[in-house]
Amino acid sequence: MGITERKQREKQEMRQRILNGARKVFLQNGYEQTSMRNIANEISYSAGVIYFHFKDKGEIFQELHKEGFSLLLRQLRVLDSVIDPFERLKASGRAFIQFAQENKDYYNLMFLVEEPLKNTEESGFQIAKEAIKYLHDLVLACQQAGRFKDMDPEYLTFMILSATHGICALFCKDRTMSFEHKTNKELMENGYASFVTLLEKG
Amino acid sequence: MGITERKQREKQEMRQRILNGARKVFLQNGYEQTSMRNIANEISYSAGVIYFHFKDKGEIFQELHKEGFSLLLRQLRVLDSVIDPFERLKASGRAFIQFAQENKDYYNLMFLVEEPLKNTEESGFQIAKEAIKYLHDLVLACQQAGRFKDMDPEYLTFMILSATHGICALFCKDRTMSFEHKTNKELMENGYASFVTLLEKG
DNA sequence: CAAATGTATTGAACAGTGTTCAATAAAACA
DNA sequence: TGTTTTATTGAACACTGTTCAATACATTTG
Repeated sequence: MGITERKQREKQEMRQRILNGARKVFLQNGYEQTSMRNIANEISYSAGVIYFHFKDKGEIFQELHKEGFSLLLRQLRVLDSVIDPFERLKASGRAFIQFAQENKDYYNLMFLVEEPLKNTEESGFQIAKEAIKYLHDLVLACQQAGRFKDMDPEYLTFMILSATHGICALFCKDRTMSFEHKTNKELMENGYASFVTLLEKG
Repeated sequence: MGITERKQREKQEMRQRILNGARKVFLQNGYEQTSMRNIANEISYSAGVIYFHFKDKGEIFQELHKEGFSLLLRQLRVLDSVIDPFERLKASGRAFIQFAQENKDYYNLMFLVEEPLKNTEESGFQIAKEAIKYLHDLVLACQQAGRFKDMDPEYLTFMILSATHGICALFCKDRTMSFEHKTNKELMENGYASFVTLLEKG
């Protein structure tokens, strides 16, 4: 039965086509400003057809959300070659910030968009947990190497994520203009360096 | 000429009435989900009249944005009685986080809503700078007391804000569920405590 | 081949959004 | 009184996410 197989493939291709259109429009205009009609227009289909392939706008969100985390993880895994866990931790933060700078819209989607983010066992939520686990393992490795003694690894992980995320969040929501005479790049990189200075004393 | 005076007062009252309605609906449904018709309905007026008293939805946003910072600053100034600058700095962070917990919607408005935030000399943007200055002065006082030697105060200020904001941002956008078996309150307070541990070594 | 079935796509419709504006009501001034 | 300002309305416009009857197409069946 090669036909139903091809049918399935074609359906998958259509899903991908919609997703490609959605990604493109979304990377141009931001998630909130992207309408179903924009997406449909981008791929020269009617808006209605999207609802044959996706439940709603939320499902497209979930898919792109997952993509973003997949991209981030890929970027982080490059650092697996760095052997020393603390060096890898510090580099991960820098890579994280760089990711936010270069993929502002993905970052918004992943961490800053208002959306239920249905925790449906699987779904994009799972890959987010994977990214957290990456950081958590790194923290544990640092502790095994003698760093961060007497600190709870869970809260430490959350704190490191928060500090790094905070830098990116202020940037992504344009709340950095209170710090004048400094470019965003300077602010983010030196701000993070400042955090690293503290980490090194821990 | 008492009439034009009264007229002005009445106009101001109407502005306030709209703002009150906007605040109420917004605190219930969140900023994005609040429509001009919702606001108008709340105060039993037609939607059109809002545009006689405000330029657009953005101006209402600005006004509530300003309110939020005013509320935050009032809460921070309670800590002026704490003499030791480092103790005050630590307490400020706790107060900041508490503010986010108790005023999630204001917090979203102030730091997480997508909105141009026109930097029009005056406007709510000015009071945001005031809040940053509060933190910056605190950092400088800590340095004069011998803390954070050889660290750039600008970047340090930005970093401390980022770390604290990061905690609140993850909470306000419901991105804390990757850390299971911990309540939001636990996570935020112990996460911050973890940051303070680092600060104490700086 | 033709008819019937199932699948994919359309375009109109619905209720909602922010915003504008002619008409109108109300108040202040002459 | 009539005239001019000021405040308010409600309809309209172009948009939004979403649903759904109608339709075109592809495949299977008679």
